[in-house]
Amino acid sequence: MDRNAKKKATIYDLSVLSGSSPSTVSAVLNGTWRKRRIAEATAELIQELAEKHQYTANLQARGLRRSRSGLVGLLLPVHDTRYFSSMAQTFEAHVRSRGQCPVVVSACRDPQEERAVVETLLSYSIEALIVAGATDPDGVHQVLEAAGVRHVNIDLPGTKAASVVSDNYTGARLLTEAVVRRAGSSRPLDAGDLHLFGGRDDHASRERIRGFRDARVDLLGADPDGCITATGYSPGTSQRAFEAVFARDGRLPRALFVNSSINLEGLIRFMAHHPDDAFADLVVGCYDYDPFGSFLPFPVIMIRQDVEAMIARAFELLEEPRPAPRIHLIRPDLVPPRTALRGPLDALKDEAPAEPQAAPRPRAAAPSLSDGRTATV
Amino acid sequence: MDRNAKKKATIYDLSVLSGSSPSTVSAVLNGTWRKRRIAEATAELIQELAEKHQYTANLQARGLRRSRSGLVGLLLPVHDTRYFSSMAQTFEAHVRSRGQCPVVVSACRDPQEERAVVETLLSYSIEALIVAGATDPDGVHQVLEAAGVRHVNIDLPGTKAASVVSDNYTGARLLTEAVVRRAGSSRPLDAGDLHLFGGRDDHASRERIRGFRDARVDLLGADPDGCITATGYSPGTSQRAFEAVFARDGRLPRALFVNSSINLEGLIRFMAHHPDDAFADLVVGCYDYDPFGSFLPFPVIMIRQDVEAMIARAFELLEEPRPAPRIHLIRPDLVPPRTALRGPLDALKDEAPAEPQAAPRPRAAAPSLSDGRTATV
DNA sequence: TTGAAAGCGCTAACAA
DNA sequence: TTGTTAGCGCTTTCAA
Repeated sequence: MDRNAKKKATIYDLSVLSGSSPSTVSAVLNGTWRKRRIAEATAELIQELAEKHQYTANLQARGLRRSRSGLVGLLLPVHDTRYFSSMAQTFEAHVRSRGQCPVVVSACRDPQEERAVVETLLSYSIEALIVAGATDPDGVHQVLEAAGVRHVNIDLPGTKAASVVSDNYTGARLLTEAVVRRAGSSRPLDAGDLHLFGGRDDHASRERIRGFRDARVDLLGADPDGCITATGYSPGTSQRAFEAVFARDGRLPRALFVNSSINLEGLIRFMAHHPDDAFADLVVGCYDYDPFGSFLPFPVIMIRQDVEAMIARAFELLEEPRPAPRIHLIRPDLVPPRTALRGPLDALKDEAPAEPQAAPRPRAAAPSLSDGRTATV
Repeated sequence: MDRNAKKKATIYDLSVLSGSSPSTVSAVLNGTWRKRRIAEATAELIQELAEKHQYTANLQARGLRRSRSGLVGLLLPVHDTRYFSSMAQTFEAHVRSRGQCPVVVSACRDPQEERAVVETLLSYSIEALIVAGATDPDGVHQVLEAAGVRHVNIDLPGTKAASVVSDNYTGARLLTEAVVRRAGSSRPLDAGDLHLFGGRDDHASRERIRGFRDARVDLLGADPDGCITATGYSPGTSQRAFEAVFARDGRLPRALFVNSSINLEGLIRFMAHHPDDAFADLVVGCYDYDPFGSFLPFPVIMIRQDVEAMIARAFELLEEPRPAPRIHLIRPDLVPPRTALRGPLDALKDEAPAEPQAAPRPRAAAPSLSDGRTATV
């Protein structure tokens, strides 16, 4: 901690050094000095001094005084999914480009945790919050509203705040149609051959199920019961659901609608315990895109939610003074099997050589591992 | 923002309401009241009032006063990778369990951005920081050291602060051996059949290359030049590297050591443009684990870095008063093809039914989409 | 063009 | 057992 922390320089230090008052220093250092008509020379002097002494403003103090912090938050259900991690990646770029500081936190799909996390963020005077995939968006809304903090829901809508949501119904229809077409191309598909796995009682799942059923009726002429299994968003329960159906029928349904990439993880856990022929003529549709998931050894058709567009729209809504609590649908894309899409990482400049080149032979063994500073666990 | 924000209650409000002084209220509300020997009755009264008026402490003010904030940071290169997103997930759980507030930010592998981000975090008086995969850990160290903030490197080591690093040399040896064994089982493998792709001039890549070479010499008796291609951590450049080799040789090398899951994304981008027979007898080793990557249509052997152990060790080091700037190696695990490992998401309780069950038929179309509150893009 | 002074909400001596 | 007081570092009138 502060064993040897040279205390950070403050405006008072600079005030003494420069011979100006703290308020002048403050103005110079926070950019308001032009409109305060401070002499160019004074400003320059102070800026030099600041540079020299490595001054950086104490943002807590500033936040306290201004009662806003420059922080913009993103509340996620979980980090460890390509869908949500790409959301975090995209979100950060947006916030940075606006000169603010992104804060990403997750709340594990627990309504209580959601509210607690938001309270914490409020205590730090965040200025705006994007609430992604919240289990209880309206509960979260209530505490944000009381604090007067702008916010918008994304992924899962609430009824009290503006929401940006993927067009789950249409996406599910598209996906179902694609799966049916693909699975039916080899051998006619029966309505009972098509199962939906995953999701739970949230808006996205309901809409997807609705799209799934409508498409099934349209294409296969029936909508039998017992072909929809809610598993929640957990790889473990999803796996067990697949195991259960497999145990019952001796095989997996030929055509699968998997509600999210997390549920798709359940399917590969199932795969790990079964020989390849269990997947011989399997066709899978997965709501959510994962680049590696798209290249599994059986056809996986995916729906890519347009995260970039969703985040962009969310920020537009944050601008609006009083956005109506309605749902803004963003059209997702159907992704054929074996498709590698570009993601937010592609926007980053990598310092790798423009043309990949052969690596130079290292002069010797890496020093850091040969000088005895290492230990093993 | 504060269009209708009822200002948050402060200790002064409660002080008036309760008839106690602000300092008493403060003590009661931050838990130090027992040792300040405040009367049970007083405390209860104040707590009731706080509850009633929905008091929550202003953490910026507290942080300013105490010059520490309760914030613990994780600095990532990028979010959008299963490796780093699982790190974020694991990190958050740890910090939460310690009653502090996790803040995850990324800096795009840009040394300047890294320092800038850290400065920002410092301005918010973060109490500790885990610096993951930093391009310039020592630069970051310098600014943290000056501020007296505890920190440890993870994934990529620095020379000035303690570092927790996967045992890349051993991992790479293991991986190379496994790949050679597997690829050689069908048909004898030539040293030139084994290429390494990905990585750049950082500690991890150097160590992995070292392990790769040593293993190759041991097993195949030679270490030819031109079989190592640095591509940086970018799917795009990786893809181009594969294309280049393919164009040159008319095929991919039979055995591939891929330096990270990001580079593996480059391989699947390549796949997308080539027919299956380009991968007919391909064997891939990938340093990094991705659940879906493990189930690609050719054997992918992976190295799973033990993120849980790395994070745990990092927190232990943060506890130590003055940890030596040495490297702590954590042994990674070899993951055979088609393996689905449990991850941090499995630790979460999901509210899904314990036994997956058939979803109830929805009473009607989801209301939120049929009441005209929607729009499409 | 600049400075003095008050205060954001909280904590921590020190008094009482 | 409780209250008084002096800031933490910054912004922002208001006055000069």
